[in-house]
Amino acid sequence: MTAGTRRLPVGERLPTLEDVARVAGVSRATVSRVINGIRNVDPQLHEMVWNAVGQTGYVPNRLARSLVTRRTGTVALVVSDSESHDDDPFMGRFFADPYFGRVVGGLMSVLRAAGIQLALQIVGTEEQRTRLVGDLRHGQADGVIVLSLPGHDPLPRMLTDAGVPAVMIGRPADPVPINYVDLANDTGASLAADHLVGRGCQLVAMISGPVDVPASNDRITGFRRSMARHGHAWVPLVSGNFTQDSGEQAMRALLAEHPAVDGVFVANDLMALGALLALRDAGRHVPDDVAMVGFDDSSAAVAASPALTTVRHPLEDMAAESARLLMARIEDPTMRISSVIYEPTLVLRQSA
Amino acid sequence: MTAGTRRLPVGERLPTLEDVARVAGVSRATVSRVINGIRNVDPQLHEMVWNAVGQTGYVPNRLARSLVTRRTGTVALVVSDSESHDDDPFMGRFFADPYFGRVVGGLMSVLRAAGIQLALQIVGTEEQRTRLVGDLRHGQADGVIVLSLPGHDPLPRMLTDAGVPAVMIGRPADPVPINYVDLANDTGASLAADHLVGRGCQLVAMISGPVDVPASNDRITGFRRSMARHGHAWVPLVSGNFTQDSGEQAMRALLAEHPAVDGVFVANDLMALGALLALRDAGRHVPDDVAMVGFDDSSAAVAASPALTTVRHPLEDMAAESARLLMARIEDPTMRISSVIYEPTLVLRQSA
DNA sequence: GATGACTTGGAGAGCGCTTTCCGAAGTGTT
DNA sequence: AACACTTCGGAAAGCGCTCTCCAAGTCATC
Repeated sequence: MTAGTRRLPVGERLPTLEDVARVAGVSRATVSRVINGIRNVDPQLHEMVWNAVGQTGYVPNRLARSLVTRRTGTVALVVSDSESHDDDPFMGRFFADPYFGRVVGGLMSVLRAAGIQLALQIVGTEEQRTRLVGDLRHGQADGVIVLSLPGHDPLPRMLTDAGVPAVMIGRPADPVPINYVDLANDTGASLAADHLVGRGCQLVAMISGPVDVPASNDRITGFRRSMARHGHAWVPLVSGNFTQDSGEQAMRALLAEHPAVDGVFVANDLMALGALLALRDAGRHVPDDVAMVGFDDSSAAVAASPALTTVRHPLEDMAAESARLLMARIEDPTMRISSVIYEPTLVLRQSA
Repeated sequence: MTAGTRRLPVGERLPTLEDVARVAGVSRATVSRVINGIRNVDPQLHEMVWNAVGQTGYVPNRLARSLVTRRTGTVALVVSDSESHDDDPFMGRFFADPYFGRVVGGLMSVLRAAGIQLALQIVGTEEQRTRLVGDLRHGQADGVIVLSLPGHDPLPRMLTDAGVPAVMIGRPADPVPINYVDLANDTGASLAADHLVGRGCQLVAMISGPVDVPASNDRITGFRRSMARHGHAWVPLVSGNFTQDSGEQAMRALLAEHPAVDGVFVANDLMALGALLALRDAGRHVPDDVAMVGFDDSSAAVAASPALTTVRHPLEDMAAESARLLMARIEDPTMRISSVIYEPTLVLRQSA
């Protein structure tokens, strides 16, 4: 980074409040008032100021404004992964996953209307985390939406300690007094269990996500509990990492160990897609030989063949809600901490 | 937005440069120099300053710093859609599409290493566009990556006129002197044509994207030209909007009008997925009855059954390259305008 | 016509930082 | 010992904006 005349051709200087004030023949303060619509300014001056704004082509400098108001009109979306480092290929996968896009879409649907921009941040190392929290305390963003990845992440605690308005999507792994929006993952898993047992499956297995992700864990717990209630005290379980590949491998492993399996609950649709492939390779028909229930109801579910019966995860709505929650929290920092839990539903298609 | 003590409990004030200076017993200027590693400061003072930083827990305020340096360490990703308005459902679809995630992933892989954050902006209306450009001229972001959507978008021109460092992903619809990174879409389409004709298809059709998207247009042009060269002066063409649904409908329309179709080039994988469904419904086997080539080589391509033969679109690499290009341009504003065109390749799988 | 209540606009003090300009030391040469 | 040079650190002027004071003006009231 070298110094020097960087932006804009030399001599070209953007009009400032000062310039507008001069043109309008009033003081800086008055222009500021007019522009921010504060207090009753004489209608005549009011008009003169707007004329001057038009003449000069004035646009307020957000940075300067933020410095004094302590408001930036920005919300940070932080993807925190305590295990990942800078060139971790994991992140590539993460962005390609429909999960990310659905979250961003849901957030933007709310933020856009409020004129708030989303700043994407990835933090992996301890240093990045400290730095992020420092920046946030300085009001670099008005608040933050946290997307927590595998592992016990110290970030949620750091954020609450720093008093930064924050909302998590998916509950924190460790109990932390933080706002969050989550899905009743266990209920969703129960729905899958009930359905598989209900259609007469005898040996039902599960392909789960990584065990250190809370959402993944809840799905396992919910599924096991429900299966137990149906008289299946034990269920074969293989875990993957939410990618299609891992789903395929998990299914192969499952088939090898439990050839009689006739029902499987897969903890997300992407893995289910892979599992479907493995079953086809093995010559098993879905749903006749093996019934399958996925999780998420992502676009992959309809794209699959047979189309996946899956647990609907209203991620867009949840993201939108978390944005609203965050905005409310920013507006009123004394707001008490709350969480919103969404109830999943089962979407019936061909696979089970 | 009410006034008042917003951030942070009353009384808690973040340490400033001033505080550090006091603790270290030097002037603000010296602390600034030490922190930014400028000039040779006496090693002893140097250490004292860092100690003071540690003691106070000082973190520089990025906003204040940016105000004077005119550098923000932020790059804006603007999704510009001259036709969309605030509650356009189109945007939801857009984010859910793997395209978006792949771009973000590619950008972040470069930006993250440089410690630059990505600020997501969606602009639809004229007013938003003007405002964005105004903010950018003020240096709200150091530069911008533009993702252009359907239609002839005035944004690229506005950006170059304003002298804002910008790089487009996908060439602009109208000729504008702007840096861009694109794929040789026409070559990709040729690859598909050659392959379909090469395997002996007699009646080859195309399912295209919206005609007002440059990339989509290039694929049509390239395909037609190549088919013509193979003696097929005319190809049936139905256009969709890049969604799976539209692909399914397009395929149905195609089958109704040209029952003898035995080869089809689909302008993206998502639509190909839909087309595959339509073919299955119609009882046509892929690739035996109808051969299909997709475009993008997105995750959908492997997920499909049969897996799609498709034109590989190295979107992540392209996004990464555009980030590098932008960074170079920011560093050296006099850099001459250049574009990088990537060459697509054909990925052979089962569908053709 | 004096008093008080209210409205309106300006001066100016910051927000937290960088950076130019200078004076004060320190170094070396004649 | 006097000179020119270099190095280093401090004072202070901003970056562009908001917002608290405060003075002046307006109007109604007694």
